[in-house]
Amino acid sequence: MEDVPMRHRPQQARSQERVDLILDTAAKFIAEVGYEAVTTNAIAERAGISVGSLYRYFSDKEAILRGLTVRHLEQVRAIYDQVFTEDLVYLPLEVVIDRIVDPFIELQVACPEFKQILLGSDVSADIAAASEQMDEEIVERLAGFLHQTAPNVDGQRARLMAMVCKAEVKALLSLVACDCGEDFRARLTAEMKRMLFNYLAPVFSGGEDAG
Amino acid sequence: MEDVPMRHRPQQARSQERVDLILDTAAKFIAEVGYEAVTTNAIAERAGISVGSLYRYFSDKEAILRGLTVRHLEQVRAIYDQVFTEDLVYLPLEVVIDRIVDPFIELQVACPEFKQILLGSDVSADIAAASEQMDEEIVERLAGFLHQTAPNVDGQRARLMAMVCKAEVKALLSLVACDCGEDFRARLTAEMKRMLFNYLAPVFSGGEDAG
DNA sequence: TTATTATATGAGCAAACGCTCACCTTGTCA
DNA sequence: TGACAAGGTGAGCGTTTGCTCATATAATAA
Repeated sequence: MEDVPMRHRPQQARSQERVDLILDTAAKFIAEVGYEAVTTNAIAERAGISVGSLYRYFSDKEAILRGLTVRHLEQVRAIYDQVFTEDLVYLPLEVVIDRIVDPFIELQVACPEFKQILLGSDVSADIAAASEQMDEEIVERLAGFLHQTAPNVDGQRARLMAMVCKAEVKALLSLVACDCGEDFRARLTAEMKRMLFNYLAPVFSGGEDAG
Repeated sequence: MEDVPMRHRPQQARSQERVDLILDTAAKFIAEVGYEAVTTNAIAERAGISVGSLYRYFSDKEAILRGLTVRHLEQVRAIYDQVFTEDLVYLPLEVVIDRIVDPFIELQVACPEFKQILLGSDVSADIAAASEQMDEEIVERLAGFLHQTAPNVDGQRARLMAMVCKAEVKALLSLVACDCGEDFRARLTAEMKRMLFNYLAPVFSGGEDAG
């Protein structure tokens, strides 16, 4: 996946504002009707600019999707770095689950459009690859954590368990980001965490009896 | 959702074959490149027929997608009816999980294209509604089962738990249907079932100590 | 101010796509 | 065998969409 989705690096102050305006407008629009159904003319109109202006910063329609994906993956990576710290292995399982799950729920609630953008619509190969690599990364980190805190679990099974946990959280994030109310979200989150806890607790030996 | 996606009811024997041929071709094609990227001309060409012939049986492009959805939802409903029988509450939890999960895995492995078709691409309102209604139905049935076998769980929490289980299985089905090998699929399935079991066991009172 | 570069505009082009329709072939039945 | 209906064909129409480019305006520097 390319790091530079723009064709012209903005050189004046208001240019970056335009880029952000285009991305924000496109994000909301795509979330409403889907990527394919959105036309570049419509994005420009809704953003209050001209198509020509849009194409100054984005080489083609897909570049907008790439820009959105880059922005989102940066947010996800920030969560990874914030969450997977060295002290994680010394914490009780409940706390570990909270630490990992909560930021992702926050992000999903703040940016519900990405559920539709990344999952829905037929996305080009390199965007899908970047997203999958991100998934692979969290599986690696989770598996490493599990292997450390559950010595009886070999590397292969740790990876398997990490994949299952990742899939579970990802699936529940979609539900949580739904139109549902605040308290429903809380209850759903609690159930999701209980499921994770009951799954991991039998093999978990970290927490209070360590460090 | 309409029950009759066809414009001309086939009146000769080979007509139904054509309808099936179109649907099969479209299913594979859509699974490869996505709904929007597939053109009706391309479907016809790949099926070895003419566009005109395609439009004899399908009023428009979306009617093909509707036809595919109807076919798939029929298969899913058949699983519901086969799985949710009255004796379910007398079986041990492990057996219940096997009985419910296995047929869905079989279906997903047999028809991996539906992962892409129903989840991917921007689908029209009534198709999405039909699919959601199917989901709602399994949540209802699961919640009913839980309320019966776990008397301490009130209706509201039973629904919540059903939603969580449904989401978990659905997420894992995508993984299971992947390009992965046979033994990997088996291990992944085992982990998924363990997760379900550990989640449900604490509230489950059915099985060997009943009926 | 003037010269130069960066940015903005939107009418309209080329290509693609969904779909039709006039014509042709095959099947059915008396 | 003839007459009618069912089924099949594909060139091409009407529309839409992604995108360009000639032109105009705003910022910058001398």
